[in-house]
Amino acid sequence: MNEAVVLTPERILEATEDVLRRFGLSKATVVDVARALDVSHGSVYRHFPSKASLRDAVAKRWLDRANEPLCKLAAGDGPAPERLEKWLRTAFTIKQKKVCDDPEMFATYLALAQDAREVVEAYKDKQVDLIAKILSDGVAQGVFEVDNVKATARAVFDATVRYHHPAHAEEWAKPECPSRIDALLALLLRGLRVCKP
Amino acid sequence: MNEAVVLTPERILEATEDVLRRFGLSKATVVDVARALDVSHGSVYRHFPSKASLRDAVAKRWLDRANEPLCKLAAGDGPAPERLEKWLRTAFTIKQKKVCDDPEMFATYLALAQDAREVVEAYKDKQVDLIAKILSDGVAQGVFEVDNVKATARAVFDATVRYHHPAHAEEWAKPECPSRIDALLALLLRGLRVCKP
DNA sequence: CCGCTGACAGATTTCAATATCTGTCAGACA
DNA sequence: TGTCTGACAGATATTGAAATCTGTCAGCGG
Repeated sequence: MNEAVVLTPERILEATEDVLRRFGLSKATVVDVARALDVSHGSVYRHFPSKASLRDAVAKRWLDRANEPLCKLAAGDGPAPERLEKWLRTAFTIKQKKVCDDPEMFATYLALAQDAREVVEAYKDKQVDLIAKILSDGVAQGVFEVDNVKATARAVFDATVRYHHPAHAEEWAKPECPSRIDALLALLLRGLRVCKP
Repeated sequence: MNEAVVLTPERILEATEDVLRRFGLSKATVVDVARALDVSHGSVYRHFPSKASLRDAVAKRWLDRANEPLCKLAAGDGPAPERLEKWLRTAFTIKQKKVCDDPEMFATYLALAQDAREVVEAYKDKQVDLIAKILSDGVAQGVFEVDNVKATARAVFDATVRYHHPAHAEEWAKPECPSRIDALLALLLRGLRVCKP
């Protein structure tokens, strides 16, 4: 059948991601997306109510993909302290890799983050939930002592903004960065552990 | 004598701060500063080699003034944990107050921070030194257990970026902010304390 | 019918001409 | 002599007209 030529939201997202990657957020237009799909731009508006919603949908896909390894880690079952450290380091590494490999999409993400868009808020909340999962595992294992898991998970997230918020991305390449991350993680893990070693 | 009409660096800084406050960083020009002082702009260049250096000097003055209460706090001699908490809360409050009271100067500071200007780096280093002072007091008092004071001070600073880096200023007004600060500070202080209470 | 097109109004962006600014310096002035 | 001025060149910013874009919708074609 004509499956190949049906205009689906999925195909539009694919094309939009390409266009964003190629032209960057500031240059990409809905007309470009339509041209890439060889349809009129009116057709795109049949599937997405606005350019902003299209942009958000692409960002969501992108963020969900980036988040997958972190979900797996959080769902794991090793000792919580090691898992939390691994989780945070992985989060930092993913972000840093994105900055290098996919700068245009990262710039898009930065712009979204600065607009405090809903999609980014949802993503952050998801991250905090993953941290909370590991924390409560740690409490169950008797290695963490946390009175309010949700609030503490948020605190861990906040304490590490410097290494996952795109506004600080330029600093991630600095040579003193790794040892600063080490010190920060050590401090946080000490703050979580039960109090008689 | 003609003291009142002598063109000093101090008078230029004063005028520049006024101009920056009135027009904002993006609109303020050296010509404006000269006009405010009723001299030619060439005269300004006699005292400051470039517009950037003038801007930096104003920012330094501004930052130093803002920093003064924090220096006093760090130099105090109460129990370190309370003092550190107070210090951090004061740092947050000062920044927040500046955002409201002096938005144009704050925007200038934001621009400087994003350029990673030397003057801002120096200011941050000074802040870290103040934290380090309190930490080593805490170690001396037997209430903190810290193996590398300098690195840990940096970690405390990094962990609190969200509440002192101007890039996050829009979030400081949110209603959930105070409780998130509470959770963060509690976590950090737990991470510093000695381990058998 | 149903999905798509393409013309349209109003908003936004581009672009090039114009104006202003930065930083320098020879010379005025005291 | 030392400070300040004002004209200048090159860089940067502003402006407004023209081009493009966003979002809508009446109507075409399958």
